[in-house]
Amino acid sequence: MALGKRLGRNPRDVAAEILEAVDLTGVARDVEVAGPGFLNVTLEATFLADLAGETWADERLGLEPDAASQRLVIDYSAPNVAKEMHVGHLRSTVIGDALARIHRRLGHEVVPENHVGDWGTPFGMLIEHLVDVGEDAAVAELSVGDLNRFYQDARASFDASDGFKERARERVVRLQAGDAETVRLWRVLVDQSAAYFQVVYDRLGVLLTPDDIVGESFYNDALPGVVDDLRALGLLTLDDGAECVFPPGFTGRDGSPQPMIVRNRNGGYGYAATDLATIRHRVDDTHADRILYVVGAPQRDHLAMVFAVARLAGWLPDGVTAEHVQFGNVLGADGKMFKTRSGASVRLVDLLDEAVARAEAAISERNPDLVGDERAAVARAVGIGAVKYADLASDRVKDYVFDFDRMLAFEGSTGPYLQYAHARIRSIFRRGEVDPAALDVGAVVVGEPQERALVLALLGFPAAVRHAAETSHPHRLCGYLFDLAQTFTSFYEACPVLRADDEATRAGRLVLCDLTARTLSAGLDLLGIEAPERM
RNA sequence: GCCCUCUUAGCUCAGCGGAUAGAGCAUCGGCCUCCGGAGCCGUGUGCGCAGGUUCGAGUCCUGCAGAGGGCGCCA
Repeated sequence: MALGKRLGRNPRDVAAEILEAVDLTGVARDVEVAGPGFLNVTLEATFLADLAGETWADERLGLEPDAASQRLVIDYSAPNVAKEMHVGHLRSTVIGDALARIHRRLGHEVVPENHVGDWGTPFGMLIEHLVDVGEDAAVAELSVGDLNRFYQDARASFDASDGFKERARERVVRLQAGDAETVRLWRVLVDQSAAYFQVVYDRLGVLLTPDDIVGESFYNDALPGVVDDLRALGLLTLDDGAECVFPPGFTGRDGSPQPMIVRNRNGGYGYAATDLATIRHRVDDTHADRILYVVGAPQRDHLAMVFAVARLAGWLPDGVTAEHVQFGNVLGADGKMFKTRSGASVRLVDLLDEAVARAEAAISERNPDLVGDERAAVARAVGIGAVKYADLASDRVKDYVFDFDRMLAFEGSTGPYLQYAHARIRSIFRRGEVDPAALDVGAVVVGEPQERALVLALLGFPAAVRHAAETSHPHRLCGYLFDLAQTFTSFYEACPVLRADDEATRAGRLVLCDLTARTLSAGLDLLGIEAPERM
């Protein structure tokens, strides 16, 4: 029909001509023109069976790397030094991790960058607080992850004492001047925080490592150059004492041009300057072909302006794309921003602990045979998987409601449902004492409608992954996996496997079972979710 | 005031310009001595409102309403 439009002809006539011209012997049993110009193709059972066999024999499950390998910088997670990781960091971390895995799988070189907040005026206050409580005590506090308390105590001192306030101000100046002792103390905060972040990342099962941290401070030395070069390009305007760029097309209050302040009237550099320096670094030094910013929706205007200015300045050439992979808020049951009852932000580790505890309770009840370390490991996989899947499964642009009961349900589009579907298939092989490796490529037979439906679903894996990658929408992959699991369940209901009527049928169905399990496992892995063998 | 995002079934959500808009949960009704019932099959209800573009609009455009967010020296 798209072709008909391009040719300016009746879609049905075009379809009929195509039907005449193609020879689908061995591929399709039947092709017919339908509706406004669809071609309904009924594939030959043997053709489908062969494809299923080939896919089963393929390590990559039919998913070929993209023709042209790109270098992608993915900017995600970005917690703040000496501040607790909370639900606000969940989405960026989980979505960024999934995108990193997906693009790697497609053969691209992924450079994860964790743009942690390790610079700015709060560090005067934080360092003075560090001095007050003593280095050892501070390290002890930070290393156990009590970042909230550290930050809040510092804040309290700052608010309560003018003397402290003054010390904090002076400390910022010394930090910016590169005073050795101050920088050393700052480094203590950064290192302790990084160690804590890693504990959270490991628990969450994301691939980020300390090596991926490229904090704001990394760009300090590049900031004067950003301003100088903008000035040399004639893009800089002095406005009310601040050095600004006014990119065309951006308006603020009252429809007046919207400034992007790169340097404030006190000579300090804003985060816009840092973001521009970051782009230059990613293009000039990292040689990125594509840059993804996995950052919340509120930053939309800011990032659009940064990209626009970077284009104006020529720092973001035509061949390089910068995309804002925006996402909505995590909401509580009341439909408002997810907070604790007292109104504080929820610590990410607390959230994960509760998910794992709930998962363990559910597993203990349902499968009492699972005990000890294995039960703990499965509970971790299920609890964390539930949280991650819930975050990835709906369109990231929208807000979603955080609900333990729903995300940990074994019914519906949830992590546990998919993990269970996988474990259940694996159990077929244990029960039947069948080694999947010993199966035969040519065994698949497509007879029953449920077998046909399952094979068609299995063959859709590569397209689902590609689609998720192209649009930076992991929820497309979630939807695919859920559909696959449901299709499998219908198949399994209608088609006996271990008790199949004859050996040939049994062998063919076992191949489909194994292929399904591997596809589910691979798909979950691309989402950063484990697929336990039993649960 | 300007700008952005969102609004699909009772609830939570899919839906990529194409056919009669789909899932899950909940409801109701069936099935199966079932290889893990955490199942299968069926059942009813819906695109916020009004225009426009198109052979064709939940999808694109405009306006309106509601919700959330952003808009000069924090990041």
